[in-house]
Amino acid sequence: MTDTKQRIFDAAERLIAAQGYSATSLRQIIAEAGVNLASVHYHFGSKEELLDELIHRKADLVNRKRLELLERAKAAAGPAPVPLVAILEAFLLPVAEVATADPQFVQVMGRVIGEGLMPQIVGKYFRAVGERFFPEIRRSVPELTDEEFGWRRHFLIGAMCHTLYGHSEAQGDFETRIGYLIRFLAAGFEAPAVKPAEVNA
Amino acid sequence: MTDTKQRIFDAAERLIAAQGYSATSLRQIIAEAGVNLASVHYHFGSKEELLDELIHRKADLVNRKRLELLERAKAAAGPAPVPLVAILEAFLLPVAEVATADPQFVQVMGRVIGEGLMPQIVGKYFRAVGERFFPEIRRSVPELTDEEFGWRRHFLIGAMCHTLYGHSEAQGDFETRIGYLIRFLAAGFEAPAVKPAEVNA
DNA sequence: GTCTATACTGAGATAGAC
DNA sequence: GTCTATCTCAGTATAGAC
Repeated sequence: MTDTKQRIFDAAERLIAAQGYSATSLRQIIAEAGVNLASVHYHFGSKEELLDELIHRKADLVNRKRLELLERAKAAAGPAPVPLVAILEAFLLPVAEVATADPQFVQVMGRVIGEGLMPQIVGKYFRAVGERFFPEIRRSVPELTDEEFGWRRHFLIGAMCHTLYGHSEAQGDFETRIGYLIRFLAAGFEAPAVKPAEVNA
Repeated sequence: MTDTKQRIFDAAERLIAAQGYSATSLRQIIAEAGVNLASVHYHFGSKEELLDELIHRKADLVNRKRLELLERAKAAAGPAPVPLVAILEAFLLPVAEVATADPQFVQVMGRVIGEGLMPQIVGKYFRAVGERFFPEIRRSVPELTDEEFGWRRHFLIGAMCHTLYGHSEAQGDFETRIGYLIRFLAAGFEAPAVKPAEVNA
């Protein structure tokens, strides 16, 4: 990657993490990076594609770790359903790990999710991983209807985003926070169904 | 309220509900309302203050109902702690009620929360109600440390926002959805503490 | 291939005439 | 109260230097 592109990248990450995406103008970014305005469009095409690349790298890092942990948990479980807590750990611990190593990651993600720029970007970079994880969770709560399971999945995503990516005041240790979250979510998923699924004959 | 102001108000609500706040320009709003650009600034001061007024009314409606239900639940409980489910119902059912009667409410709120415009607005219109509710919830889970309780509160808010206000595809009946959410949250709050609080002598 | 200079359109905001 | 005209700054596009 050329020096100019890298400097745009770094400046954009720093500024978006600190101020948010909409609040950060390309002119701010190029001032901080010490490059020309048009070079952003030369290297990235548009402001949105710059953001896309930013998310892309971060997301890939987390997603690889997630799938790795999931495979390990599946191997350990054998034919039995993977324990719910193990699935949740595989999904959430990688986020804590990356967040601890690179705090800007959480901030950028938080900004972008928060600003509602995600319908497409989330789809592009996170849907595939979700489709690997949720069927596993589904196996461990077979007594739920599909409808109720779908909503519990929403609750998980909501709690996770708000907690990890939320522009929260108190930060604290990510590992601890994730530990609390996993306990909370596991209990929520294992709660008796409001409308239990019909048991098949 | 003057006719012009009301028309701006209505057009803004419709457009923001449908497209989001950032994606809706004042010029779109005035075109739909059939008024002059400067009249927006005359009546509201700025685009952001227009949004603020929009949220203000919606929020007040929900918050009044919330506090009413909470008082009723407290009266029914007497000196005993209010049952957790009753507190959650008092907090969440009013949202479903308003959402059913006026679907644009949920959409506008969803947009605004999603777009991260809320640090101030949430504080202005929702913090006070939160400070009435969370001490009640706290009483029903005394075995948690303050730290862990604080995070569970975050999980609740995250799940709620993502579920109610989330730009979700599947909508479905709000009452049902809230029922699922309450079950999930109650179980999460009542899960054993990761780090139990020291028991006082 | 890479970067600079500059121009274009549309955003929110504002001053002042009426 | 309302409207016109105008300001600043945003993202974007492109012509042309190197």
